[in-house]
Amino acid sequence: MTTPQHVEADLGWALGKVMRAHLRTAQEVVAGLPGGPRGYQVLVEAANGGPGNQLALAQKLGVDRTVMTYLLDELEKAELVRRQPDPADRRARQIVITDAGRGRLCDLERRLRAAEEALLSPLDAAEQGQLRALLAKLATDAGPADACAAAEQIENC
Amino acid sequence: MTTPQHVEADLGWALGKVMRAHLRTAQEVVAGLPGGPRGYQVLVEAANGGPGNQLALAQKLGVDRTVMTYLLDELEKAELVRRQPDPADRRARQIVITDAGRGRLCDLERRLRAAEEALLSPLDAAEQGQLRALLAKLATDAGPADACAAAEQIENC
DNA sequence: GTAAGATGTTCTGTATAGCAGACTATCTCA
DNA sequence: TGAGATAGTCTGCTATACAGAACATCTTAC
Repeated sequence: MTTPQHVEADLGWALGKVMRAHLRTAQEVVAGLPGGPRGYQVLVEAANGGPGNQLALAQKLGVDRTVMTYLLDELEKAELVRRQPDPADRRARQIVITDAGRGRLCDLERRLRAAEEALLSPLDAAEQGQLRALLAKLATDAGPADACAAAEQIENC
Repeated sequence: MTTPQHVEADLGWALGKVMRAHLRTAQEVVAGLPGGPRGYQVLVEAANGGPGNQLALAQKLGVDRTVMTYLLDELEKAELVRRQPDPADRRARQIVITDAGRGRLCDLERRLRAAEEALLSPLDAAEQGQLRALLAKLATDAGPADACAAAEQIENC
């Protein structure tokens, strides 16, 4: 069955393109923020209590734990977050947002929301909501399910 | 308006996580293919005539033109595609898929489809279709619209 | 209480990927 | 014919991720 699929129908291609567009947008919006878009996500997490320690935070955000170290170094140097010793586990550091960080985050959230709206403008309001909901559902539910097992038992052409 | 947004509601976060999951899956599925998932996309494009030359191909796939050079080097060495001089413009090369490339592509398409289905399994069939359609629409329509202009005229908190 | 192993964080070095810029060949237009 | 633009390639730099070691601390078994 030679189905001449166009790349436009490829999930990986669409995902990649949307991702790149969003990343570019986000980078411009949060320009100047240490760590760029990922620094922003750290702020979001810190503002909500987030996962207790750096490792959990790194895993949640999909960055290496060694990267989280200097990412937090920069954010701390900019006085947007503080590393606080966890009283229950002196190995761990709690990441708490500072007042300055909270103010910065509030501003960035607005700008980002506006920029995202423009980015999603090819879709109408209902579709935008759908897309956000579907991605959120997929992102939260998608455990480490190995989607490859399924591909293993496909015989060759 | 301090809206304590969870990162779960962040489009960038969801997009990144889904993207990473898909990328990991795709990398395993196309393991051994020169260029990985991007080599796959080159094959898809080559199989459909695609954009005439390397530069257009690179732009469509979101890779740098210098990267496309060695990406094609590898694919050509594996005899999956051929660089053909464009008779109309001797600077340009047309990328054509070989029979081996077509066979490989057919196999990979099947595996990838199965793996993607598993990846999207948190969504029901209708939702999967929606997501694919929305992403495709966004990816094809989203021109170089600068979504940042919108964010510029937001006053601070 | 102590020893052994696990865990959180940081540091170091290495491999890789991307990008900017130069360069050649060719095309286009005046 | 000449000037500038474009396609492809090559070179070198920088950023980034990742593996592994090191150190402090926790947890569990004895």
